[in-house]
Amino acid sequence: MASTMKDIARLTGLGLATISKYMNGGTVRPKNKKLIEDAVKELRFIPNEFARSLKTSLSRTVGVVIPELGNQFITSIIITMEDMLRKHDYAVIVCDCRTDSKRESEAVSFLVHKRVDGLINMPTDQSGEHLKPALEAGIPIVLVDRMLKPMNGLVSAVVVDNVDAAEKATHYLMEAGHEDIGLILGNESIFTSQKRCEGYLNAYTEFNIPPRDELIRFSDYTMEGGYAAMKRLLALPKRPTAVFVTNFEMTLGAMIALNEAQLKVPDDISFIGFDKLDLFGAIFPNLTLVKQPQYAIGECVATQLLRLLADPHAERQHQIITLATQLHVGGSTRGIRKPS
Amino acid sequence: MASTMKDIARLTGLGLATISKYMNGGTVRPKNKKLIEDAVKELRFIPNEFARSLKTSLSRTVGVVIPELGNQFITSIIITMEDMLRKHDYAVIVCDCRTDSKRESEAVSFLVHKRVDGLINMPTDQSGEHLKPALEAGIPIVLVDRMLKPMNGLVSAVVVDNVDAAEKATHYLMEAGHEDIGLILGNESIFTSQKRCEGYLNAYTEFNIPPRDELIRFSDYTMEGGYAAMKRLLALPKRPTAVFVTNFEMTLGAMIALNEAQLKVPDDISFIGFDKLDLFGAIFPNLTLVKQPQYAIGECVATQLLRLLADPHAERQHQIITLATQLHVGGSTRGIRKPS
DNA sequence: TTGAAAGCGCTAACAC
DNA sequence: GTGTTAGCGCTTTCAA
Repeated sequence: MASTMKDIARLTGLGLATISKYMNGGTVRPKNKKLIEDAVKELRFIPNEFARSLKTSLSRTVGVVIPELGNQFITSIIITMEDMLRKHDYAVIVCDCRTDSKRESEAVSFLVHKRVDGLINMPTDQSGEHLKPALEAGIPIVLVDRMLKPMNGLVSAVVVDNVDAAEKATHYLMEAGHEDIGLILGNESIFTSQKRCEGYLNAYTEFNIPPRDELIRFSDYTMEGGYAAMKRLLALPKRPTAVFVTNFEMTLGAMIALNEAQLKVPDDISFIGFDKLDLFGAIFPNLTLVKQPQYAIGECVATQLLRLLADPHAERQHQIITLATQLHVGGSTRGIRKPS
Repeated sequence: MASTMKDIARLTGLGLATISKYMNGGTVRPKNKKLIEDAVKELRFIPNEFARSLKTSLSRTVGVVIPELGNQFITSIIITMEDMLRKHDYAVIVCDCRTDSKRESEAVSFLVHKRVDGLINMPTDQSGEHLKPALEAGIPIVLVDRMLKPMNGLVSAVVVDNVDAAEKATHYLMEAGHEDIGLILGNESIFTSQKRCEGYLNAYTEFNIPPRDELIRFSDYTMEGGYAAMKRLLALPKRPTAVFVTNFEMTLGAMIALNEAQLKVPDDISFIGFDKLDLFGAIFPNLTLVKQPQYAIGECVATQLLRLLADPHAERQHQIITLATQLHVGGSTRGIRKPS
């Protein structure tokens, strides 16, 4: 049977309050401190979190609901977040909802029942309906990577400036003379796909060039998807002279398709990829990439949640934080002569 | 303020015990059942898990400690496990220890303090020392993918028959006449690398051919690692006629290296990869692969833990379960004429 | 089947 | 700084 604070009290002759205070970092006479520490060791005392939680109504646990675990952008964020939160003694319960709204709702409910102190969500559902139980329970929420309009003011969010990211990349290619730029996006219903598409179109508007619909391929943020989309682009009668791919997995798939087609980058086709500079550095060195600040995102999400957790419920200040991306210029694009 | 069972008692005029019984699936007079259900809805009652846990000493939470989250084999197992465990109302706390023994120890401690009911671990530390706190606390443990000899009898484990997997693949190549088979492994200190190396060498022994040391490349189970290892193999004065790569990420990296070197599979070189048949099916169709039963592993781990959780502490029956792999024969290998 | 009551192990208000 | 004490909201005897 595990020992309790009562046992420590008995062994040290001290009162429960003193021990509790010590356990929670309060000031205790040095003599007693030593006494308690010895007793803790002897009895192998581990504070009972259940009792503590019952008393404080705090689980020191946060829930994370994501669409897919097998995606490098998502896992990189989770790793950073988990690290930071654990340092603050929060456990992280991860729920993968497989990009399924129903599962997502269930996951949120589940976490509310588990009485998590906070919730982090990269939403699948567009309406935000799934978050209602958490909202009602007064659980602070931080959205990651995707904003939910109906939730404005009710939750915090950490997103990336996707419009700008895509605009910069497209702009860069257009300045080099490209007019037929293939764009490979995620699913059409996803926030980031829409924003990246918007940025791409902005650049076309800016250059006063009409975009070609068939160059815009909605895919699914997987390697297979990127591979297939690139093949389609290459099969076009009027093939693009440059391609911009908008996540890590699809970039990989697209590069493989290019490799297979024996097209040389940048001689045969210009290419801008996405994310994970270090990996591409090793395998496809010199790739021009849009780099999302993955580490900063995870850190920012954790910081935001920690802040909300520290605030009393009534005065929570929700914020939307937009992080900038960076266009890492490598050598995978080159200028083309404009048709004269 | 959240409502409690007391509120329900007041509203329905019933006793606490009746309500508790209903909540735990006991039999209650239909009239009262309706009464309670209505009250639950009206008060938006959510049982307080803290109080329940305090009373039962059960958290309905399991901890998972893994070396890296960004690895498809690991995430695929986690996804399956999490799914099954959540169906049984267990929350899953995932701790990534970045293949670092110290972090791994800390993670186990952390989870013990959080009073998880069970622990799942893909171990980084070879000694099993890190599991001691869990063992002492009487928390059942299931090891995944890697056995720890010193833990024999104290924990359950679900592993794959790695020796057989590697032997089968190597054997298959040798039967086709290959004698110079490149082998790309994970880190030398890792259980699975050792076993797969053993299987490879077994095949050489069987065919009575002396293995060439320089064909065996210990790497790190990453894409970059597979890519680099393959490049090294290709740079050898006497290049292998076939290559066997022993995880998903390295297979991907190795295939890219092959693509880049413009070597055609299987005409220029025979190739056997690892895992994730569906992905390779889409991008590198027809690849011959060793397929681990990823889904079955996750399922088996969850089942084992659930079984241990159901047993009273004293009578826990630990088992080591070894799952078979499958050699999926595609068209990425071909026979070679033996030098006559 | 139902109700009354004890108590899980901790925290925090209060008195000293 | 320390001790006493009253719960937090459940589950679970036990008696009815």
